[in-house]
Amino acid sequence: MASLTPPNLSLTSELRQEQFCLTSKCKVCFNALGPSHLNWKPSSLPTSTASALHISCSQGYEVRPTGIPAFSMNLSDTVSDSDVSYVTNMIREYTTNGLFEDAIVVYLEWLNYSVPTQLPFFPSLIKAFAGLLDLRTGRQIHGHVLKFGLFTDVYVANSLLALYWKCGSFEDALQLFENILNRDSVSWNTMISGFDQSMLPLQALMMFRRMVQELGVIPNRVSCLSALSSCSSCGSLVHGKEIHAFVTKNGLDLDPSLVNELIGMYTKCGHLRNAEQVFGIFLERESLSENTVVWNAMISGYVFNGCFLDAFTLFQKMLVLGVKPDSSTIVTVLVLCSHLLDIKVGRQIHGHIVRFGLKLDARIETAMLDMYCKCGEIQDGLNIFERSSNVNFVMWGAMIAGCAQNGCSRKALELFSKFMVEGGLADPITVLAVLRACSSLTLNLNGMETHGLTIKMGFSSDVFIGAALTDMYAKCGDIESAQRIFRGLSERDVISWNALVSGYAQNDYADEALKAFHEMQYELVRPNTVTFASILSVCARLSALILCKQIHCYLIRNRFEANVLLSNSLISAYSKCGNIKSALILFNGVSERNEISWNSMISGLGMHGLVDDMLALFDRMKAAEMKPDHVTFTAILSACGHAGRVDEGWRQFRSMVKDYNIKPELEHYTCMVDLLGRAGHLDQALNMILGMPCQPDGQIWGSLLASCKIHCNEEMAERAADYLFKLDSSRMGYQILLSNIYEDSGKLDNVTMIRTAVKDMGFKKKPGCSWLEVDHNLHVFVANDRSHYQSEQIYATLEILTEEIKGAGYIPQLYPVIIKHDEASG
DNA sequence: CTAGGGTTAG
Repeated sequence: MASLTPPNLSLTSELRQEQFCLTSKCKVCFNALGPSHLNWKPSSLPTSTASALHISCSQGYEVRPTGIPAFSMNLSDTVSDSDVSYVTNMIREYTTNGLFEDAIVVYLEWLNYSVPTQLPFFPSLIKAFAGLLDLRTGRQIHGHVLKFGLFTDVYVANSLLALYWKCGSFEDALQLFENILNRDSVSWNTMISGFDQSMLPLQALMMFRRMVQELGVIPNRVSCLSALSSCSSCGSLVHGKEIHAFVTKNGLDLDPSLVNELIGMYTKCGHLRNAEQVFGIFLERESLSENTVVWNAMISGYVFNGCFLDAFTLFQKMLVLGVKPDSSTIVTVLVLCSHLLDIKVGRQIHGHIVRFGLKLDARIETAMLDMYCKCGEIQDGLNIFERSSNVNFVMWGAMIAGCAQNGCSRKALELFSKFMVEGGLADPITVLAVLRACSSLTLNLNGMETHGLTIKMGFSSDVFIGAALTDMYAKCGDIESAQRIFRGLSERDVISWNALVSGYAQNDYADEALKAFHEMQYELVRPNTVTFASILSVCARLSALILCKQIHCYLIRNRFEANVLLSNSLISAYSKCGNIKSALILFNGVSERNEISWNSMISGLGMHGLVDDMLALFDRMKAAEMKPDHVTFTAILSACGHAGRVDEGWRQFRSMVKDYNIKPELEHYTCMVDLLGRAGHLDQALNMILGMPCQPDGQIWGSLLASCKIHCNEEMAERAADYLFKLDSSRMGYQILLSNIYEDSGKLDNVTMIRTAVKDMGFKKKPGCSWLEVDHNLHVFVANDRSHYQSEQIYATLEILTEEIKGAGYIPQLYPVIIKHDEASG
């Protein structure tokens, strides 16, 4: 073990509720208590002995819980046995009720009064010090122990041991332990469970081994419980089996707690069969077989291993046998329903909670709320949340995440802001959901605010948060911030790499995406389905057919080909790389197809101008009882437009509304305007824009303008341009387009005017550029560019080709070339 | 007197 940072050990249960601990991977831990809690006022009663020993404190509590008497020292000159027992009782009373400071005050008063000889209250007193969770103060009472010669008392020594574990110093505990000469089972068990609970399972197991080997004390049930728990933590089946054997040999296997811990150990090590065996033996003992907790352990063991049906079957068996479910069972089964997305059973459980005689608590409500949200029933989730009287920060988090997962990102952000206004403290899991909401809404500002929050709360460098921040910035288009966050991460897993890679891919940083893809593999992080989907989208964008094929091969070798997400990505990538044949082979060969598969294939065929094949596939889609959606129709209308299939386009457009009840959106109108315009029906196109229920954007006017150019309709072009430039006059491409239209009709004054205006605005057109890859070498071509080393041959070949095309009947349109000199100089 | 996990929530 390289570095052993002792975590903040168990806080009292009251504090624990306010403390945020993430899953094992997240190391974030912080105490959300205000500063007032341990704020000792200056002591009103420093005593000679006490001040000599540097201990002082005051009573921080004005109001004492009812039933606990106030302490008053009223002792005679000589200490009597009854005085000792009074003080002892008071210290114990205060300590067990969490009034640690009061207990210590009693001790300080006692010190003021008597030099101790016989101190039966020390174990309780040390417990009070342990309750303060402060190592420095804890060491002081250790000093008292040494000074008064009490260390030989094993009870006292064990109490100190527990104190050091509680204060988070396993070094002190270990040193102390080695100094105890008369170690008993409690000493050993305190060490084993200390290591175990501090997430140092190997040390715990080493302690257990030492305990077995050193003569004198035999491990008991407590030792085995802690040791088995450590086996679960580190997934050590070998040690677990050893301890199992030890348990059996020593006749401890009748102990229900141990049975439970054994089931837990085997299931967490992934050995369900051993767990089932232990459970089976347990079932045979009639005296135990109705122990609900053991049933719970086995059911949640199945859930832990993803064996949801087994878990459900066992739950049913439990009910049949009349074993009464408790609230833990219910929570587990609700989690099970959310995994199975089985809303029906979930609702039944909801209904049966009262019948089982159970009270709704925060855990049940949270699990139920989550179940409803995961099954898409967000309103039911909200109802639980709004009616609950047990709302805590976990439930808030569940509700916020539930909204974010169901596409109600705005509602998620609203809830979070309400949570914060009401004084809630942001914890990492909730913030994760909030960041996802920001990223899906591309709300950069809210995202930055949330980023600030993570810094303030001290979990900005957490792995999960880091990945979510990277993703959020990337989705909002701020790729520099995404990079900065990513490079600052101390640990990069596949999730954070995916955030970066997909961020590059979505923002058209194709080269960076590929670079990152290679870099992550160099760092031995294995790409997963999400990575490949991103990279395939990059392949499509770059038309990188070879890379596409390489990835396809990799996916086949690694048995990823059955994944729908990836087969869809491949179909789309092959289509966009121009290899429609491979796309079709893939599409026809896959075992699973969803709407996206059909849409990808349909739009692929459309892009390739294969309209009849596309329509045939569309019929197949309908025959397969797949529901066409707005994406399907966008692909179809766009293909009809490019192929000049006006009637077919109209037919599909009407059918979309009539047969499929899909409201046409801007994208569909744009396709129709394009289709009508290209075919020369400019009036119809204009009427379509003016008549549509949504706001026209620049693109749709631009499409009409382009059609006006094709059909030399200057008048309509002016109308379209008028609308277009009212929306956005800075679209230089469209300005040039309009000037070209004037050029065609010979209005050279207008041409000059536009060109000057464009120049005055300081715009420059980027020259068009194309490239191709031959044997891993990239060849780039710009208009009029002769820099390529083979350009002589290339242009010679071009000339030959042009002649051949002309021979086949092609008549080149020459007039738009006039602007060339302008561009070339720019 | 001291150690002391049976299972369970986002």
